Amino acid sequence: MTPTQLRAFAAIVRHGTVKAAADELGISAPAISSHTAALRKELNDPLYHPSSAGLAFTPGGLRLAARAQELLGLQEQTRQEVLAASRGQRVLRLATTSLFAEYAAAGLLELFKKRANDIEVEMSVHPSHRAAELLSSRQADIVISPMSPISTHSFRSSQFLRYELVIVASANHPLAKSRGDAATLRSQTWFLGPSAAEERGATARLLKRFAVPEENQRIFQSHAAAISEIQTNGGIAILPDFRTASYLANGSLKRISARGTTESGVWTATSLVSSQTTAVAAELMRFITTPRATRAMLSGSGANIRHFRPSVHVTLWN
Amino acid sequence: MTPTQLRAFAAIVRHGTVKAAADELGISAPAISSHTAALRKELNDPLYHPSSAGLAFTPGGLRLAARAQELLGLQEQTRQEVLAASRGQRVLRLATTSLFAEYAAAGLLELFKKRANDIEVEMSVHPSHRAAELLSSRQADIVISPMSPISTHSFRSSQFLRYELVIVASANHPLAKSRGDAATLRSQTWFLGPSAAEERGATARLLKRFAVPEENQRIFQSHAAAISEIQTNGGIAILPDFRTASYLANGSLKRISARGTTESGVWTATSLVSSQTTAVAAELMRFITTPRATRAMLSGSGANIRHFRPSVHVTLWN
DNA sequence: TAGTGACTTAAGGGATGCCTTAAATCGCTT
DNA sequence: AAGCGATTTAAGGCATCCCTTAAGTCACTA
Repeated sequence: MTPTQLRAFAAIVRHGTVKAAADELGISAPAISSHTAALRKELNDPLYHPSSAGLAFTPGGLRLAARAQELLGLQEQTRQEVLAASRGQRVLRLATTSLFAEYAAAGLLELFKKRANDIEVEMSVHPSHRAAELLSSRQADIVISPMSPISTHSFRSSQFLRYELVIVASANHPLAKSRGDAATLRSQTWFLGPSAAEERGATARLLKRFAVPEENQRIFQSHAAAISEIQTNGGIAILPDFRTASYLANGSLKRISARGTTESGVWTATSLVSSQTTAVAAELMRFITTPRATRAMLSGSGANIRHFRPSVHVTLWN
Repeated sequence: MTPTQLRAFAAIVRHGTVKAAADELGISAPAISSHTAALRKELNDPLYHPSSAGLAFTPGGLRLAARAQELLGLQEQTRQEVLAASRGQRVLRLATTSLFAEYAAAGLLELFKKRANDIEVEMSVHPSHRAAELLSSRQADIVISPMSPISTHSFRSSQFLRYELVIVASANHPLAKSRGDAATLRSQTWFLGPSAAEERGATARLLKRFAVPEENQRIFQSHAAAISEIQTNGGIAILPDFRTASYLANGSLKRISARGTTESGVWTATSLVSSQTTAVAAELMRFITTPRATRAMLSGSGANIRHFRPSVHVTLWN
């Protein structure tokens, strides 16, 4: 599966005929065909075959079509990024869990960018158990996750924000008035954000503690969407405490505070030791513990529209 | 930039020394080094150099480190997907705009999956101007976007849901009582979702109509997050009309209905003509216009937790 | 039934890739 | 200043890649 082979196959997909693909790439049709032959052999799939209405792709061929484009695009992007880097473009690659990404990242990064305006920040969301792997394979410069600091000589951690997950319901929810017991909570519909999909996170611990059956768990693309649903559809949701103040103040949500309804965590930033990491990453590691940074994270003011770039977002149902 | 070269470089990154990388791959150190030399030449960047504390990577080398892993991972994933496809795993690759993805996709896909439980759905979010390209390069089986149906003999479109974007404010917002004029609206802080980042979308048209200055636009990771902010921080937001009912009913939001405060659109599903597309895609094209599907999209009930897989999410600030 | 167009296979030559061993370079230590 | 460890360069052999032309296969058509 070399770039040359993928380019040939992608050209076939684009044009629908082998000959047109050969013309585009400036080589002969048999050359194209031999590339596909190599792919067919490696992947053990015929990929496509001639039919009366042009080429008919197999399911495997269609999968490869999509990924081939993606692989080639990623390769080209890599080329440009390396070029930009050698011209002095500084980049910070931040990996976080979904809860931090949604509630705290924007404020932090907006402020951080003001200190050095040429920095480009790339944030990606991952389950927290990948933290060590992401750092040591250099896929991220900094990982922010709610885990205890990794104790190795190759990593450096600092805890910077303690938070609690609390359970909330809309103001007119029956549970908002009576203190709910475990059985009642279990029978509620829980409206959850992406963090619930992480098996070992704080959200999962809460769900497990109350033994909430799966059919009572509804998951949404964002935590905000889940909160929005309970205000109209009933049910309960999970929210970090520092985000509850305004809801409680204007009376749109009530906190449910039965036994065991909170779960606390500490967001921790981890990077490689300073000799192995970038200057920008070291700077964020210092900055993240300052009071200004804490305020920015808690305020959650969104991002300037010029700074925000559309995100790639893939969701699988299966 | 062949897979072999990337594997060699990735191994160097993982282990921190050339020798260890050579051992892992079972080849000699000079072999590793020659792969690096090829990458250095192609990318015109030294990538790394020896230093007292192990290898020191250049900025370009660090970029390549991340992408090399990603490229190899994507390649491996491709292999497995093609294998799964040839074993009969059916896949639907759906590309949508961010607004549809957030508000309507989950309901639609949950229902669709019930009809054929083995289908795997992969949804990705893209700007709507990429629709034609995504389809003809086979990166998506179906594109859902608010555009007029593409009139070509190679595509097939069907409009299935008309919606209006309306402007809302929290119930205690001053504008909720008086009818706002354009100047007042312009001076508000607008809390926006990812759809605002798309230059030619309905949201952008609204913003342009009122000539909202950029410093008054705050963008959030999700539309729900933006709505949640106006309920506590003031300001105004944009919401599709079919999502307003419950907010208006419980009094948490008010609609602002001055001149020009709505913008309508029609969500349209487009696929290749039926001879060129997959059976699953053709099935969704039929299904999406049914009343049941419409109800499912409008209800927005979230997804079953077993069906939801964590999403890859990359956001750039620059 | 022969012809046509399109894809694939076959055969061959030139280039490149990949790995090995041996030698050279470089930085650090003693 | 010599020694040492690690990386890189050099040289060479073998395999593979990549492209070409020519021939083969297959479906459709006149």
